[in-house]
Amino acid sequence: METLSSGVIGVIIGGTHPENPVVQILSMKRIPSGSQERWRLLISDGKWSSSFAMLATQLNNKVASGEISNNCIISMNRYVCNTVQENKKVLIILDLKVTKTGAEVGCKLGSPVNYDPKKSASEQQEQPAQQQYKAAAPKASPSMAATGGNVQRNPLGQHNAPANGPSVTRTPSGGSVNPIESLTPYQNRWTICARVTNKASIRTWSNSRGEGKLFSFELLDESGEIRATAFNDEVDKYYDMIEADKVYFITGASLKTANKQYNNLNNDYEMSLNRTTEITPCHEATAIPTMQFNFVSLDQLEALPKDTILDVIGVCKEVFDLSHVTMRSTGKELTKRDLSLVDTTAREVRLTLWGTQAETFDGSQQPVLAVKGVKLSEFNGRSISVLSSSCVQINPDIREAHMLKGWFDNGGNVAETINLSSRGGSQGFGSGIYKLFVEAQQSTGADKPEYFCVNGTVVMVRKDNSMYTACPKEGCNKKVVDQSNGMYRCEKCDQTYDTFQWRIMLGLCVADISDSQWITIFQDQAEQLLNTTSNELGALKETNKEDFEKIMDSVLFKNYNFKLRCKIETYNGESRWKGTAVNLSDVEPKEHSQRLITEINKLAEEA
DNA sequence: CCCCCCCC
Repeated sequence: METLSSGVIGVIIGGTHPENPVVQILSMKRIPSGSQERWRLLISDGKWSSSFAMLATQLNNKVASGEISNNCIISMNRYVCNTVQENKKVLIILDLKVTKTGAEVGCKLGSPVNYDPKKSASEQQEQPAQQQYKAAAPKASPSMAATGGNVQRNPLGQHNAPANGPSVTRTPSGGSVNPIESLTPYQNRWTICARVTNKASIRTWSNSRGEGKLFSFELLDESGEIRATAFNDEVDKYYDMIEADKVYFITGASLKTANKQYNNLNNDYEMSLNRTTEITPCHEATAIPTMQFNFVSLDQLEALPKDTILDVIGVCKEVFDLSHVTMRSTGKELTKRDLSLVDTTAREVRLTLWGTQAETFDGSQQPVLAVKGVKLSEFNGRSISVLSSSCVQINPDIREAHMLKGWFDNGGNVAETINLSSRGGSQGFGSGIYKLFVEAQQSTGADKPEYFCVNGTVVMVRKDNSMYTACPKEGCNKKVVDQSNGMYRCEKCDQTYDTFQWRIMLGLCVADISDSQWITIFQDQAEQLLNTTSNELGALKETNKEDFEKIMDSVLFKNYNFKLRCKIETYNGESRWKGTAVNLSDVEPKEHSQRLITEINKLAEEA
């Protein structure tokens, strides 16, 4: 009992900041906080108890490992007590030492009474016990409390050296530094001291609401992380000043709710710089870490929704060659490189790097890659793609990386893995998620095309207008205008040719067990389907209508695997589902049955 | 106030 700092909870709530107070954790509760795990603790000092304590997320692993458990006794080596709305206090434990494990203690010590901050100190202390800590410090002044201002942590001016080395607790003007974790939109006076962990380049936008430029960066301190964005004037003012890895004092920015769709940082809020923002470099030595990852193990990827932004770590088991792709929307050429990542969950996933990062990547030594902020895609099951806002670290000097490398070098490299990026088992075609049309109709989004496979039967062929005369220039494919003089004009090339080439654009009505759907099939895939060339088919169309139709009808009531690119398109207010076959194959009965069996087993498991 | 991030 005497091991606990009796009465210290009241002292802390009263505004004092005693060093290394010792308390008992009575219980822990995981609270909903975005996607991030966050723990609220019921702590006791033997005299009082309170559930105002939260564990800084970088200590979550101590819960997972069982180091922190009910009844354990901890020394709070670093902590902050902040006032949130309505004078409510929140204690965030930044660093702690377990002095006795829960098992060693085994029970609640003493008979602590819940500390009620609404009652005065004297009301709570019917029988003032021998206090190790006197609640002598003045409370926060009413004006500070009204603005959600922070309690002076050190009224006697005795700096509490944190256990982990130096940490900045004073702003240049002598005020107190607030932890990022404590920032909320309800609070307008704060200063943080944080390291820039990721700085994006300047980007411009133009939409119906206007246009402008922006850049964003990420900030980290010992309590947490937050994203910050500068717009327009603030871009000019701060872009050159803000440097990655440097530490700054920041005050006077506005806070708003983070959109989790685009922000995977461990914070429910993000900040925008504004006219009142002040940023000053911090040159003091600090214990602020350089990067905070919230790793998702690879075996969790299948359960997460598409487009989730997340952090992963894995060993680069295999590297593929550079390749070039053309952007659908702009026709821009892109360089990419795929590689496979593995981790101890015996999963393998494909990661795509882009541009310079793809070109300069060297995977020959099978490095560990820690990637912050990658996008999960559904392609071929699951794969992940690096974004411009992502941060890729190769062989980072962090515990997880050393652990993974150790695992990999001691058998992990030859361990059997489940490849998340080759659904269906085979490489090339056949891999990819199979869906029914009804499922596809539900999952297809308006803006982004989606890829999946269907197994379906051709039930109708649209023979009319299935062929057109196209520009003979390689890669143009634009329809030409017949000049009726043996010449053909391409508007796109602004040229007139004495020849053209036939191209196929065929509408097929495909039915599966759930629905039927008209899809479009172009040139290469159509030639494959019809087992002919477009020029032969075009000639036939002109000379022998009967044979032409025979070829078209030859695919009727045949079963194929189609890989489709689909999206919802809107024409003057009316939306329609649109699918294009980007690939097709005959149905291999064995493979098809195997897939059905797998699906049946899965259904049986769920039932 | 952005929120694009590509390709199979």
